[in-house]
Amino acid sequence: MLEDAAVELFLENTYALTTIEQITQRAGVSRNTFFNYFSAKSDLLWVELDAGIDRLAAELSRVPAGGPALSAVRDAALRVVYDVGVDRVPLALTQDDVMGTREETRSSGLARLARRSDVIAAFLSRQIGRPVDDLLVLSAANALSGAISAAWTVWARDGIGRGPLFDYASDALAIVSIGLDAGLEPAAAARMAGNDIDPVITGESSEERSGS
Amino acid sequence: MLEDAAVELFLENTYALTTIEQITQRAGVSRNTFFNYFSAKSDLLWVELDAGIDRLAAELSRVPAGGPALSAVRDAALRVVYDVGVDRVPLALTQDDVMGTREETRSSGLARLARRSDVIAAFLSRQIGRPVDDLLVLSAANALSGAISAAWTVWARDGIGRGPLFDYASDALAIVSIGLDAGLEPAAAARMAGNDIDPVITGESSEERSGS
DNA sequence: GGCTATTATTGGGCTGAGTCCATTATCGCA
DNA sequence: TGCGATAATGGACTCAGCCCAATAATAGCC
Repeated sequence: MLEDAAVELFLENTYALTTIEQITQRAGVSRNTFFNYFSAKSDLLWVELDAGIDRLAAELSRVPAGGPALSAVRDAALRVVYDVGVDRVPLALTQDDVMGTREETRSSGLARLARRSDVIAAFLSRQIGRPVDDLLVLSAANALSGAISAAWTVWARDGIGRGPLFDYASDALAIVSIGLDAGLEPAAAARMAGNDIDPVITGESSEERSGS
Repeated sequence: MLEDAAVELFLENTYALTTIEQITQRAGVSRNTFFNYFSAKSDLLWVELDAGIDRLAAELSRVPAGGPALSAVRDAALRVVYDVGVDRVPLALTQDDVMGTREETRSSGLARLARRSDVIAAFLSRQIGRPVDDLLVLSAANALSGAISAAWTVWARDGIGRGPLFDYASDALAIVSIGLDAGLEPAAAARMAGNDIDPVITGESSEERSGS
């Protein structure tokens, strides 16, 4: 309905030159109704990605507590991206190089990186028994979400004839995962063991700081 | 001038409830003049951080080409954050928990993460001789920039009596750096050697894809 | 089917960030 | 002092987003 109207108009006029009034008129509803379905105009650009992030959250919520955190994130993220691009390429990717639109596409895309990072951070927090705003949790979550964003970026750049997003995401996650294992698995193991031994690098100084 | 007026007004009224008209009136200039100095209202929140990113870019531009990329990024970033908080805590951090402001603080903060990531990606690209939108370059840049953002987040959360940002950033960068060494240093070594041997994990599949 | 309560949509108005352009003021230089 | 360049200003405008009262549609019950 609204999304279909938006697809047509963005392709005809670009995102920037399409008003919410035009979209709702084509969809046959009132302009005010738009905001019953979307928080902002830019939400239209990321419908599939938002659904993907929701699905990632759902997948991660089904992971048993205390298991290997990193591989669970990786596996869930890859399951989610496996289906992307099959039905419809996210609208944002069709607008990235269109004049006047890049800034808002990027800005709203970043909001998705942040959202995905929140989902991952919440999961890591649960798995390794640390607060959600712990430095290890946040650094790892940002790195993983940033890797997925990098995969999207390169996938979009490769254009028609590119391979599946899955391959890009798999590679990107591999790049950041090697070292994160060193931080996260000892933390998870400490959780499983039920004691408070800190992992090698980071836990020590942040624990000392927070303790005083 | 404008910044001082903004500092006062944000603390009096919160960011969200302060208009650009109020800021420019207090500063004794026209509202339109505001946009000669700032692209957007939210730029006021990040003056110090933006200066820091500019300084990071300048520091990285002075690194000789072809050296160890990752430690250069780490060293430069840590030099930059060393001075943060000494003069004035970024305004954004005083507004983070203020009602109605969190969303925009976060959103404009993300734009800074992206900018920092761009600076790092450009540097890594130069050091290892890969395109700026290469998957390894982007993943690493996002991870490093995400770590610095995580450090900011946790530093802000720790509130008064916290340690220097330097320590947080140092820890965060350490978390993500371990594995990135595995990807970046072989790529830099390949550059130095003047051949096109791919690094172990990622280069192979992305080179094959791009080549065809 | 009729009635009532609830929910959804609409219309109208508004704010304020951001844009644009012509006019005015200021600055720098000879 | 005069001229050209630059900066600031005033005025108008767009449009996303917000708010609220009025209207329309829907759901449930008898």
